[in-house]
Amino acid sequence: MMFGGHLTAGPNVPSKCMGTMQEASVNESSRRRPVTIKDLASQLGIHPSTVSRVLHSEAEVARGAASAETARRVRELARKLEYYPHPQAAGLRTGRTSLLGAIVPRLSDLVLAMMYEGVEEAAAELNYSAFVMNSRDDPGEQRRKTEIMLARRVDGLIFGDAHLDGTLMPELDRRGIPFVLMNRRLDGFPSATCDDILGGELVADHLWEKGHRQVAVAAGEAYASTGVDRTSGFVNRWRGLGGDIEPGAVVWSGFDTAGGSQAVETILQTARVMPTAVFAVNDFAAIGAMGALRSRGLTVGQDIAVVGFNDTPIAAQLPIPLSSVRSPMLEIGKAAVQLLRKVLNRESTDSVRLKPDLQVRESSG
Amino acid sequence: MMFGGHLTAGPNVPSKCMGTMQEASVNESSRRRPVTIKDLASQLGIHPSTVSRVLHSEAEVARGAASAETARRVRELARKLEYYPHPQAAGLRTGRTSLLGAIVPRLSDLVLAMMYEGVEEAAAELNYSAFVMNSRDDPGEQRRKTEIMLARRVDGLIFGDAHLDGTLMPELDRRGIPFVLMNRRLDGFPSATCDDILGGELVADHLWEKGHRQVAVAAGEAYASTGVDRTSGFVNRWRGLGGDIEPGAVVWSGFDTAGGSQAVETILQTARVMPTAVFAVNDFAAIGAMGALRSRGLTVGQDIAVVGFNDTPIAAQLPIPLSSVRSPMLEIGKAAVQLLRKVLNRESTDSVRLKPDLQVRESSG
DNA sequence: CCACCTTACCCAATCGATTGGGCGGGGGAA
DNA sequence: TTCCCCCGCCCAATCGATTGGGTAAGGTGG
Repeated sequence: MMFGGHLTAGPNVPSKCMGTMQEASVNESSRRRPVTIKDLASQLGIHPSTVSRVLHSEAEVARGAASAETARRVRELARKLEYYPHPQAAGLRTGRTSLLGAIVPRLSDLVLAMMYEGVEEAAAELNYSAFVMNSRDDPGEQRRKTEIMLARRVDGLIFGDAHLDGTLMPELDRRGIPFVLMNRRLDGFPSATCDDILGGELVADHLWEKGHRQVAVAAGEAYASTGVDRTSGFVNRWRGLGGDIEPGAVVWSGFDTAGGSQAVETILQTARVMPTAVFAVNDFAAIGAMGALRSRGLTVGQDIAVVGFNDTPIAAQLPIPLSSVRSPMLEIGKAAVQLLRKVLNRESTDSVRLKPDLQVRESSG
Repeated sequence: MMFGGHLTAGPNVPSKCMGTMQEASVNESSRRRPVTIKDLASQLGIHPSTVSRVLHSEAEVARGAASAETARRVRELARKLEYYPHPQAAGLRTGRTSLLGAIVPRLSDLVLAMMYEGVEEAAAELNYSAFVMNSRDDPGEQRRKTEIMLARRVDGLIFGDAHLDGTLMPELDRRGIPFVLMNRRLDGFPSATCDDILGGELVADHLWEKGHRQVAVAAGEAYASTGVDRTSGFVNRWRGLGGDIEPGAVVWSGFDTAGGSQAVETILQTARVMPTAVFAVNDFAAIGAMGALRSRGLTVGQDIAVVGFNDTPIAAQLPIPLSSVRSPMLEIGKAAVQLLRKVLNRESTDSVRLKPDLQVRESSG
């Protein structure tokens, strides 16, 4: 139901502008009340319901609703007058808003921003509009933003900020609210994520192969499945290869640069043996880690290897290009929407895990 | 009109985790139709219009609409039943949606993402909801997204992707659509921006003072006022100080890392005299520039100085910390909303230019 | 005692689109 | 010829909230 309307706002349409509203500062061509289905109907001399049925039946000729000829005339006039359906009016009647809500920790996190771009794109293809709000990974904000979105009557929700120990998701499920998870998974709920365990394994393989035997992990937040899975994938594979991981070599921390540098500080202070490689579960944490290592006088890529995760565009452009696990962020966003569509259609849904691959660069070369 | 609804969701079902997908999905407590104003009215034995008036008159006692006692009872029940107004129903009647639309080049640009966080925050304070879409700086997309938002009946628009040579803004103005600009300005339209000219001047002062005499600029896209103003601020001040800028030392390019490295390549190839300092009008371009310089064997901060713009969080954390002009991104977003509010209220509006300051770091120290 | 005003409500139309139920007329089948 | 069905369309209720216009009851002033 898209009407290609280029809006050449020309002088056409006699559209006797109603006398009252004229004065308002803006000039004549504006303030023009949007075209309604009733306008179309009266100009065509038919009933609004017929117009609705025609426009609603997309390609087919609205069997039983109107003749092919009438349908053609309706569609033609709709295009000519630049008719756009009024979503809230339709929504009021149908109970659906064609709105999807997304909640992410923060849009200024490039990873989530890119996923949201995918969400927006995929939503648009399905004639949905998407909405996004930031929760700062704070449970209170999460709840508050969720309620705002529900008050807006979104048809479904996409959460990019699921906490492994959170109580919100089970609660929403109990309330029968359609939602899916994105980026982070949570057992029992459909999610679109990167195969984070595989990602961690790739890093383990790579570093092992490069001859490293002492490694450390900046593991991210313990409440996020991303950090947990990437870390466990790494650790388990490492052990499978015969490697050893010191206690204290895995440090939980923020996903941002500050978190990364703090994690490295901690590792350097507490490690019994100096690691020769650091795996940060996020590029920004990796950048922070590189900064901290450098200020300790270590040259990354030479004295010590660093590997990040997500392969954000800067990774390759850093002064010392950063090895990173490439995750399909845009696709994860799109997959989340597809998943949500299934949930809304009450189809069966299996979580989606998209495959990452490793980009080796100077920081671990 | 915010009702604090805490949703303690009753008996705390121990979340019978679904084996596969438990298609039944929703249980009795859900599927519960949201509370309407009519529900409240009938439970209180009064008319819906009275309820509406009470809830609508916020703090006052709705003079003439209801007694203080009735008002109290209404509000109490509303809170108890977790009544939330139905925005599209209200919007249908009032013609306002309490929706703001924002259009940005891309949310994965940290600068815009942060500004949008400001937009969202400020909008929420005014009981508006904000919407965002990406235009990729493509005029066609810009138009398309604008129409989608208008079809959604947003009350006003915020553009973060204004082109100096664009035709969309004048057209929207002619159509009487309320909008403001953010980040980039455009003569004749209200905008909330950083004082980019001042920003450029700060950089010129700094580099001049550090003794540099040969400089180059990675100037960003020529259609964006940000790049243009930062560059002209820099160039004019530089000349005012007695400096000289070679033709070919100012290179227009993308705002991203790729753009920055390309700009540097161009500069190095065409410059008559090697610059000792590079001003990139964007941190990401600066990072790209640093990468390109490094691969030419130059050590940033030693052989050559680099200064960026926006002071994004990574700037300080880079292996070679980047000097950058700090611009108040969050505040710009908030200011844009305030400005739009004025436009919507038909108050007079002056563009807002927020002051930046320079953060000097190793890359130019 | 009456006119008048205020208080505290109720009534009903309205916004734009959707949708179940009709209904007349024409054509095919029996 | 008669009955029935289907085509093509109309009617009217409906979604939830808002709002201009009442209207009774009670109080006040003259």
